[in-house]
Amino acid sequence: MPELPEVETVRAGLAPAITEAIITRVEVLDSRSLKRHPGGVEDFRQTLIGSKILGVVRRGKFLWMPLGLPADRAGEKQLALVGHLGMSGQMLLRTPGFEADKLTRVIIGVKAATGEVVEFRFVDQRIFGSLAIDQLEQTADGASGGFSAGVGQGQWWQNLIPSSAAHITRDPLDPNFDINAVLAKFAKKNSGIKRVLLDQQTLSGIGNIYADESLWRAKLHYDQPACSISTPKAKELLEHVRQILADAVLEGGTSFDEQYKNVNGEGGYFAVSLNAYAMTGLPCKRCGHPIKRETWMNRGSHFCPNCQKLKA
DNA sequence: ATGGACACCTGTGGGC
DNA sequence: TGCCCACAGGTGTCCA
Repeated sequence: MPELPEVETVRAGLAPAITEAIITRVEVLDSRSLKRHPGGVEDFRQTLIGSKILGVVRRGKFLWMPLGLPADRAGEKQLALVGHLGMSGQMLLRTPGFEADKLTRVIIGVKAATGEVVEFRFVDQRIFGSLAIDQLEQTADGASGGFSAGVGQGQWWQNLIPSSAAHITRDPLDPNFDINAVLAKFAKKNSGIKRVLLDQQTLSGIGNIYADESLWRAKLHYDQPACSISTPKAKELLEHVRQILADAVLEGGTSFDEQYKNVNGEGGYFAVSLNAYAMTGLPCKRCGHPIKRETWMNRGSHFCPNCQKLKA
């Protein structure tokens, strides 16, 4: 489900509530949600209990929380709790005793800096998402690990990234995003532009919704080879990408159903702004031609066959 | 390098 | 009512 705007909405909801909170309780209801944690359930619990959450950082669709281990376990380990929402993950913040959320897989109880007790609930229908504890390492470029809304400046974890997310490149909302590096990658790729936009090692944060929306705005066909797009046109596409992601963040992301929720269990409002995704058969808002859906890479691609033509 | 298939999963909605 | 199929905001891996 979630792409950058949805994950950022979750990050922005978590950060003020649980930064500096101490983990007091960990309940793993379905160990499949820990499949990316190599140490198993007990190791996961023991590492977290007593640790402090130092911040909430995001790069692309990955979220992580650097951990301050209790004094008796503080060694050379620099660890973070890493979360990915997959297709259907949610991170909810509930007061203890709040009614059970269906499909809850992991509950982490924390005591906030204010003394308030909060339950972090990881809910995930399809279990493509995960929680894991991972080692932090230096970023490839030595700059910040990801986006944390300015929090974490000067902290030991600022320029670190979890090993499991180190292959993810910076996203268009990252202050250190390097547009020229992305344009250079486009120029070397013969693959269709949508495939390239979805490749988290070229630029990160884009998924099926925002890829279709960006291509609609730029009037590009999803299969147009990336290297065949002129640099000015590619720049224009990336500006649309950045704008759409930023606008969607302001709307709290895109919700169609029960799959995407913010930390309070509420949906986002960007769905009303969609022009291509989920618009199959409806008239294109530019030219009136019906939006088409084609099966592509085991998923759907939505586009206007009239204003997004494949060019030779 | 590149494109395709598929695996990981559950739930919902449409057609019959 | 049930059954079967298509479909869903992601990622990773294996194979031609």
